[in-house]
Amino acid sequence: MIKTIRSKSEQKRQKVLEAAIELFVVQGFHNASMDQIALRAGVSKQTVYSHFSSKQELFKNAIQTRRSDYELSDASRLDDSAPPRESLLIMAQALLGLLLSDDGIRANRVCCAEAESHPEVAEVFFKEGPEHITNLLTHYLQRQVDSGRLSIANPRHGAIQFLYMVKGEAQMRALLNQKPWDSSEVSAYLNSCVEMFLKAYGVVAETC
Amino acid sequence: MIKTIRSKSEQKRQKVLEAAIELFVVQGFHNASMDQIALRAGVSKQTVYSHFSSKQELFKNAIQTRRSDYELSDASRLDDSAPPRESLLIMAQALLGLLLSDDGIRANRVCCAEAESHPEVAEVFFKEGPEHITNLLTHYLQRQVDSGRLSIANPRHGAIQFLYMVKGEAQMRALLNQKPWDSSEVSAYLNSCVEMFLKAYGVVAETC
DNA sequence: GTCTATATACAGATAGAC
DNA sequence: GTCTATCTGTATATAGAC
Repeated sequence: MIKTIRSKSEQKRQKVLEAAIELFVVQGFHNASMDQIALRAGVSKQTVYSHFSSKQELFKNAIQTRRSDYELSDASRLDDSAPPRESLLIMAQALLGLLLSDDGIRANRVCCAEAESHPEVAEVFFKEGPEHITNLLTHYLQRQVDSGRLSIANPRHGAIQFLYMVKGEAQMRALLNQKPWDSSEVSAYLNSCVEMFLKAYGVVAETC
Repeated sequence: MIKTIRSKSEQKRQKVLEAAIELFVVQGFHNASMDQIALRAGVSKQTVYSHFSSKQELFKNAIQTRRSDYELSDASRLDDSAPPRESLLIMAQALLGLLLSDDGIRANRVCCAEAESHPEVAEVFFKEGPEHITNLLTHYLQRQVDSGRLSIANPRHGAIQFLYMVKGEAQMRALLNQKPWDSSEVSAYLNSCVEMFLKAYGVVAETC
């Protein structure tokens, strides 16, 4: 009995969170109103306030709930046994796909825009997003160095170089709403990044 | 006589623009109010509206007026005669300094945040900012290729790789209000970028 | 052209019935 | 807990005196 009541309330809380996520991510913090959120969630505004004490609190919870969406769907994409050329290209493509999705771009925008007024939100985004990916790639590169396939003095620097090179202009264009590259240009650029990375960090036997 | 009147009006217009720039850049579009802008400009709100028909119009004019601030102060930093190692490092340091300044970060945030509602603003930012720098570096790299100092199949790709590698994590941290690297780490990372770039694109005689 | 004062709208947040 | 109805502040934008 009590359980049913709690679960019904919990359902509404979830509805509110979902509505808040969509509206905050699409419209930003200031443009999304509590009225809209309540309307979309199918509850009254007071119900929203009974679950979240303020708009700030709701924003924090909503964005942080999204954290799992930032992760690459399959961490095992960085296959240790495949040639680095292959593993790196596959992860670059997956990463770019994630970053250029509508939700990815909008989440990035809103987290940057609110970084000063909501530092906790920006921190979660940074740690679960860029920093997490950097760690994955750093460890992968370290293993490749250990097994003699790559030669990198500072694998963390190498990982950062590769990741931001890959994001590069494509993400900047998307963030600024500019005409995107066509897919053939993206593909050529990504290949060029992998080749360049291996030329610099590959062991001689493999690259020359 | 008429000239005096016009110039006085023009002065106020300038005051309004300056106030708008500061407030929009620091607080974003929605948080900066027309009251604040009028107050800071030392004019009445109606005077603001007599010069700019709406808040949107004022925003557009204000941000676009800032365009000159995005440029590197001295385009000749890319010295053709110096060794690429040196020219590239100097430009990387200058670029990062510009991008990590408070105003640089805030302008970036607000232009991304408003990219959908104010596409003209985002376009100006993109063309005068990232695209302009990319062009400068592309032409520099092309000249170095022509003179046989570098070997790059696609200089534009090379320029993009270098620039976004350099911006990398430092800018992301700043945008998301995270703890910045200390200057020794920045310095080490930039050196690592230049070395890596030359390892991949330098002519053999210079790098091996 | 510039000011003071105001119209109008809508935001976040709350009160009180059920 | 949930709803309808409302309070209160503040935003953009305008009207009218000088």
